[in-house]
Amino acid sequence: MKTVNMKRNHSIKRDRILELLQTTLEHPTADWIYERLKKEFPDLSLGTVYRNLRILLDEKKIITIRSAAGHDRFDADLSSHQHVVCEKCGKVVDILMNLDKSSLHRLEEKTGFSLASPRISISGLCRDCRLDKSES
Amino acid sequence: MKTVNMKRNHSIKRDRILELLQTTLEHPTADWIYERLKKEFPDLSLGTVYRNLRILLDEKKIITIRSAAGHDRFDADLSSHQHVVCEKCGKVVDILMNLDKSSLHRLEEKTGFSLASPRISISGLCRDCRLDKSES
DNA sequence: AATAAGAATAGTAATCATTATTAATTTTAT
DNA sequence: ATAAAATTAATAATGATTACTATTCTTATT
Ligand SMILES: [Mn+2]
Ligand SMILES: [Mn+2]
Ligand SMILES: [Zn+2]
Ligand SMILES: [Zn+2]
Repeated sequence: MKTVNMKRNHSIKRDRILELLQTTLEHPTADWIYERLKKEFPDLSLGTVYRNLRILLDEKKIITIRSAAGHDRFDADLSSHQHVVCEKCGKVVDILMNLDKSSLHRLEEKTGFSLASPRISISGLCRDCRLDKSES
Repeated sequence: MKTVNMKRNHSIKRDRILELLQTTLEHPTADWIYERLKKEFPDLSLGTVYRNLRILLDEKKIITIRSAAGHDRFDADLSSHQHVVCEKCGKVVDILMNLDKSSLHRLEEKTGFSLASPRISISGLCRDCRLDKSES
């Protein structure tokens, strides 16, 4: 059968990182992944998580979402969708906006940017952070 | 006349940083501002630029735009508009999308996020970076 | 103008997320 | 079995940003 899917990747840790990203809605940080997989691989190092995330990025198997709140977040869902990002805590939630194809194309012409697979993120404030009056 | 506009801020450097941001379409980085104002204030230090940018942010006189490419960028245009951001070099260009008010509200209800003054950025690839084959 | 109190600064050190290095280990190919 | 290639843990380095501090500049008060 499909040998392409049979391709054996000799890095079981990389496999698990990708798998973890594919089976969560969390849009995790590198630390989250590290803490999670340390139970599975007690000798895991944070550098390995970062290095493999970078490899997966280069292979275009995942994407990054930057937030005003420190840590980068990662997503293995490559389907066309957008993100709401909390500018205080960095939490990311998937959303779906129907993007007008033609107006996107107009944007490309106007700006000179290629928006082939545009990453759109809307930053706001999540409920937790809104209610958190610890420091407004 | 309007005394509110007469309020004298005793930090001439802070004033110039804000002024610079208000009179450029560049969405500059801290470094850009530093290099620019060093001609005017030869003793300027980069720390002062960062500190004043943070103060202006706290005062909500400017906003930050994060990019995949290292440096943060700043914008003193607080009118409702959006940004296209190059994921390679970080260049930022203003755009205007007419956001459906009601669908934004629906997003708020669905996600629990408050999107009162949402910052929307679309990441793509600018023309320069697209043509730059130095390292694809 | 002299003086004191507060604000801002330059210069420098510290922080923190991420990336690079390296020597050792593991996997694959021969 | 052996050699080449890939991966790793541990650690050091990087780079953007922030914090600290002693000094200088502003403003208010005499
Ligand atoms: Mn997602
Ligand atoms: Mn703008
Ligand atoms: Zn939040
Ligand atoms: Zn670019």
